[in-house]
Amino acid sequence: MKAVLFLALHTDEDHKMMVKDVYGRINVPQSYLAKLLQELSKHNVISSARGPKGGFYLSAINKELPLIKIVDVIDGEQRLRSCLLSIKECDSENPCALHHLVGNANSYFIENLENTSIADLIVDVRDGKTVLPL
Amino acid sequence: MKAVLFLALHTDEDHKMMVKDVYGRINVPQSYLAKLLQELSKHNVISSARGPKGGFYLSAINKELPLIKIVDVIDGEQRLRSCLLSIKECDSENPCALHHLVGNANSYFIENLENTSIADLIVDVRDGKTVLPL
DNA sequence: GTTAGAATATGATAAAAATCAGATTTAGGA
DNA sequence: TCCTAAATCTGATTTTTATCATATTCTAAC
Ligand code: FES
Ligand code: FES
Repeated sequence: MKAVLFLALHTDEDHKMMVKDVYGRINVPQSYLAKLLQELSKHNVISSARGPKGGFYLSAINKELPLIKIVDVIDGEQRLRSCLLSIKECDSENPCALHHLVGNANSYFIENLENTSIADLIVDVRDGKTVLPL
Repeated sequence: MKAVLFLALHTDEDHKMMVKDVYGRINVPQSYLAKLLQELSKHNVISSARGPKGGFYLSAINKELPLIKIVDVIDGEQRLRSCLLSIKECDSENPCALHHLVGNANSYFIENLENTSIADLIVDVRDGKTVLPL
């Protein structure tokens, strides 16, 4: 998340960044970040270019992607959507004992991840409404 | 959580259960469950008695404890309360870029954990309003 | 074309979390 | 009193996740 937001803020088709210019800014080891970015790139969540003048960047299309893509690629689609008590399906029809604790909080969060694009967040950061501690 | 709820449902001062009678029901390895229960017992979230006729159980007092105790003991107090982007303090004064995504969802969840007792959940299970898949 | 700079791929290592194993303490009952 | 059944304690092992290291492929520029 940090890396993608950082890239969203500082890169585009004409301004790429290498992992070695990013990892220090977000306090993540270089190799680990490389693997994460490669994974995101492979799934077309972010873009990359090899060779000199290459690097990672977010295309205009990338920036319009919903945030949920990032967590789905990195953590898997089940990470946020599974029942707290491991019931097969989490729905309000047959709620587990903990279901109401979360209430619509979790689905609210997921829906926000689905409906908010990377670009949306960057707008707020640029407007100073939110802060990116990088 | 599963184990505590299971114990809440099936034990009291006069009806204790041993880990070997619990672990199979909640699909958790015996030794791991033992360690978790011991930790909870050490912090007085659940009760235990050694020797023959002993076992783990939830006293009336235990059952009135808020659920947050369980997660604080097992996962640490920071697990649910830290900023998604690792800002020192997560508050709406200086929100990070992801803060509004969670909105009040997270605090809603935490407050529920703080205001709901183990006993409260058991009531719903007994009433058939929720299900404990055990 | 050749070179050098970048991501990519692959496997190894380290750290953290989960799991296992066994010795130790406590307590009930014969 | 002594035996046995349970939790407790301690440390080791396994599994997962994070991190490292290195070889490979692509590509822009000369
Ligand atoms: S059914 Fe368990 S969290 Fe929804
Ligand atoms: S400030 Fe980051 S989640 Fe609240």
